[in-house]
Amino acid sequence: MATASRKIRKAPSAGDRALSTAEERREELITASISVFAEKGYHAAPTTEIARRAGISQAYLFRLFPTKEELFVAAVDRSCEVMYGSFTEAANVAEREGRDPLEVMGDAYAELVAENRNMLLVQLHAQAISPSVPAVRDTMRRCFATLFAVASERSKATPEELKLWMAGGMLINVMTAIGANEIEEPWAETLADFEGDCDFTPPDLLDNNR
Amino acid sequence: MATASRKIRKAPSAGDRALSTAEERREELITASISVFAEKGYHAAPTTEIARRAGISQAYLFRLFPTKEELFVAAVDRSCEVMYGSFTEAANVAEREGRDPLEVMGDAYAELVAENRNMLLVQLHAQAISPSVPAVRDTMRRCFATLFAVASERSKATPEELKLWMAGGMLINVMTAIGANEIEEPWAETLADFEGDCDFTPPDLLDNNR
DNA sequence: GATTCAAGTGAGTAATCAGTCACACACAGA
DNA sequence: TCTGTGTGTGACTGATTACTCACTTGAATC
Repeated sequence: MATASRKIRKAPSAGDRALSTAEERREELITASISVFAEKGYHAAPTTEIARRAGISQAYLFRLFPTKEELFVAAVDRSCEVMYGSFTEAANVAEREGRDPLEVMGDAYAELVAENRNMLLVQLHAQAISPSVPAVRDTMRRCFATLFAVASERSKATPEELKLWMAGGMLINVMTAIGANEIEEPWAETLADFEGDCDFTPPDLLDNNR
Repeated sequence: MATASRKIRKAPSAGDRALSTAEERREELITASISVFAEKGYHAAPTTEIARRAGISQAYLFRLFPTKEELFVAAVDRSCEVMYGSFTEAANVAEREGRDPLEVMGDAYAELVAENRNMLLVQLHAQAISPSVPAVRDTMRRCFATLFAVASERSKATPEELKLWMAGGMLINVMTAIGANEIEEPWAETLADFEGDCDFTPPDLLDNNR
């Protein structure tokens, strides 16, 4: 059994190594946990399944992350980092091409959500349990602070515009969660239409106000 | 063993205690479940505690609601009805006083969330588990359809305005969940400021566009 | 080869959960 | 007073959970 699942992995940085480092395993665990947490939420996600998807034993999971809560916080942090990376990259593109940063960032977010729903779902679960799990709440606050900071600095938008932009992102989250894009009804088509002008700043407002 | 446990239950509280109807008990269960679901979320909310808060046994809970899922759906439905009631009342006020319906409805929502956080938290949990619990997802879709319909009919706003308005509501939800109003930082003060202009329609847009 | 330490696991455990079942009780109508 | 029906419960159960512990394996260093 042990021989069947033996993996020979080459670690490029630390030379040849049959065993992984604890840090590598932690990374794999975070990746695996994001998919399980996204699917089932915090409380319903079994640590056994997370360990199984990461290819390690449950016992070792608890050596790497002493509690399930710490693993969840790490997963939320990771999803935040992914968004942050997506935004900064979009801001770079906007700067290079002379486009509106907020609009490009909004497009990038819509794209991220569309092709990587797990990030969004982890965020949604984290929001929901924030009032009852202080560590998660604090992580979410840091996440919003960071995201707001990068959006603000790179776009030079007014607070009001940033607020509208952020609100649009929240709407994208919810509509994606309930699969509004699959529904052919006016309300769904209106609320789930975030292609193009998903920065939630109407063109006329942009023209008149800036 | 059953014979030995005969208990004489003689009107334990002040006044004669009559039996309730099943329908009354169901109402009490929904009310109790909303507080527990709001606090702990769907999966972490024990049916024993819901029954205890409703003042009945767990066994009877399962006679009234055959599964926990059905009870949760009923709770989500109830929270939707409360919002619906709040919106229609606000629309009546707006009509009577000649004010902008969307703005009054937005104020009503902010007020509802502030003084009854459980409704909001149930909605948040329902959103998060929507992808994995079809019955909840369908309920949420119906909820948004209903809310969108009343907002649309009573306000005569354009789809774009309705979308902005709804997005603002989603932002209120998230900021309330993470307690952004307790934070004295620019991002939190900007995003959690939903007093007054929480309809998310900037005045200049209103003047120019309608 | 011996030593050492990190990586890794099988086999638990105590607690908790949704759901069940046999049974008791209250009340209205005959 | 009896009886049928709906209200209500104590005492389970089988499954699942987060977390633990004694133990093994891999490989770098001397």
